[in-house]
Amino acid sequence: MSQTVDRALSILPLLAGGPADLGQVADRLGVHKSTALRLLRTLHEHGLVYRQSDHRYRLGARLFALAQEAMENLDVREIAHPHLVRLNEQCGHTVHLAVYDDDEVLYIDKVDSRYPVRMYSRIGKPVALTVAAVAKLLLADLPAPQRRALAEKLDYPSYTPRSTPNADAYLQELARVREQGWAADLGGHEESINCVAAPVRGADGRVAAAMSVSAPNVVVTADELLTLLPLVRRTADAISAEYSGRTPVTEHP
Amino acid sequence: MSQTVDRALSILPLLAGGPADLGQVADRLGVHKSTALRLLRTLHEHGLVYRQSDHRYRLGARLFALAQEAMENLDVREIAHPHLVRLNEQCGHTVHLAVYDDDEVLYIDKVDSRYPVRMYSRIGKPVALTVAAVAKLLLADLPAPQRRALAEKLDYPSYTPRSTPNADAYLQELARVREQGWAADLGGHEESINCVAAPVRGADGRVAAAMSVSAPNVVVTADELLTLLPLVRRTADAISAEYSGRTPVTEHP
DNA sequence: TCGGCCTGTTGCGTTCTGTGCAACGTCCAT
DNA sequence: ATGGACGTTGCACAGAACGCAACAGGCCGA
Repeated sequence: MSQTVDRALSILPLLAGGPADLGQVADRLGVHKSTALRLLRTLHEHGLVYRQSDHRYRLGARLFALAQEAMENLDVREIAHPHLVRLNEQCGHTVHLAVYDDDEVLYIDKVDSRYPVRMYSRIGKPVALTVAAVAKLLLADLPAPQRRALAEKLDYPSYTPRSTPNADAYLQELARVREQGWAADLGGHEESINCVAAPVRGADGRVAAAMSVSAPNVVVTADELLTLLPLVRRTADAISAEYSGRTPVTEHP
Repeated sequence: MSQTVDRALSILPLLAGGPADLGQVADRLGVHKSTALRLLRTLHEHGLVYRQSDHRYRLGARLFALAQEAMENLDVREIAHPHLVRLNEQCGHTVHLAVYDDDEVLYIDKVDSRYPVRMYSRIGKPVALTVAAVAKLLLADLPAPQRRALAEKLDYPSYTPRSTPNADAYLQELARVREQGWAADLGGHEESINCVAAPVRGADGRVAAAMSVSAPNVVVTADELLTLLPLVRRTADAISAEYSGRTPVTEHP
């Protein structure tokens, strides 16, 4: 829409493939050298482009800094919330959003069940790592050494007979979760409560958060809950798409 | 230098701090809303800016993709080479550049000593991990678990009486190297050869490569070689600065 | 339900800014 | 020396970006 900016921004992907000199940039943009020079200088002043000693240009450090800063300021909860609400409207059960932080998994958002019987949980509360479906997803994405180290370090309380008994069983479960791309907790924490969960991934493909639907047996059986899996995964994928900023084309209304 | 591009690029750091709507962007740029809209649309078309469902703008995924691609296409050797040559001209000794890759450390560039007595080495040759100064620098920067796992897995050949004897001693040495920001190998690989080395860091602060100066005892003593340390570190820092694209202001001649 | 308000969007005339040209400077290789 | 390749500068013109003003749509309170 804006010719000058358009041209300037076209330089960035061009330089991403490797350094280029003024002539090359001008040619590939289809503009005069003096024009390319002015654009490059502007990019340079903003630190997006760096001029190396051989007079060739390449992408600058500011780009990395910006990308990193944007990463940190991305608020999953803010983006996910409307999706959680919509999911809750569709299935009626309690919906949770959780993140991993410093060897813990925390609920950071929640939409309560619309059924009279609700499960207890609190935003900000640490999650039972060894059994919760969201914890499995988040830990399954850690680098292998860290995952192993953490699994060894954990306690494995027997909340119910179906709780994960020990580190070996847990690592095996994490491997399966990693493989299948979703997780469940069928009565592993509280006898009568089941969950299904799916991961939210960032632009780098890493799991940034996990989302789950929970319901007590008295409302739906475990099998019934599992039929919601496709819906849960679709919702998580939608959040991932928005969170990672991946949208083929966004229409301007 | 180019007003339009200048304004457009000023939007990026503005959005890095968090999402903003059209009015906020226009205000902070000091331009009319319609102008801000046009700029944002152009940024959007290039994927640098993403428009979330609440009509607010934030930095887009393309930024990450660009940064990543640029990272991958950065060639340390190309950037470092002139610096290595200059260092060689200043001190006369053999200069090496090495990187870490898949549990190995490889020499990727070399400038031969100008003294008649040269040490043997070959570009592409794997380095003796347990003793070489460059290897210590590169391994010292690995995440702690990976560093420990690798140290346990290694053999510790007794090239000389001063070779690192075992994993514990090695980890201790790595900790010191990490602390002091440089490394040495005083006759640990070949009895009569000493090295001092310094790290090259990328934009993220991680060690991307390591550079060393090596000389046999018959040319200079270990003590004399160590006097070169400031020069070696300065050179490595210069490479780091250029590699990471960090330059406060680059003059336009 | 209506009416005001806020925010984003559009079309257009004016003007300022970006453009390409041509000439110059510099470095390197012949 | 001399040619060529490349980056750089100043300038006149044209066109592109600017801001204005009017429109559209959603939201909230009356």
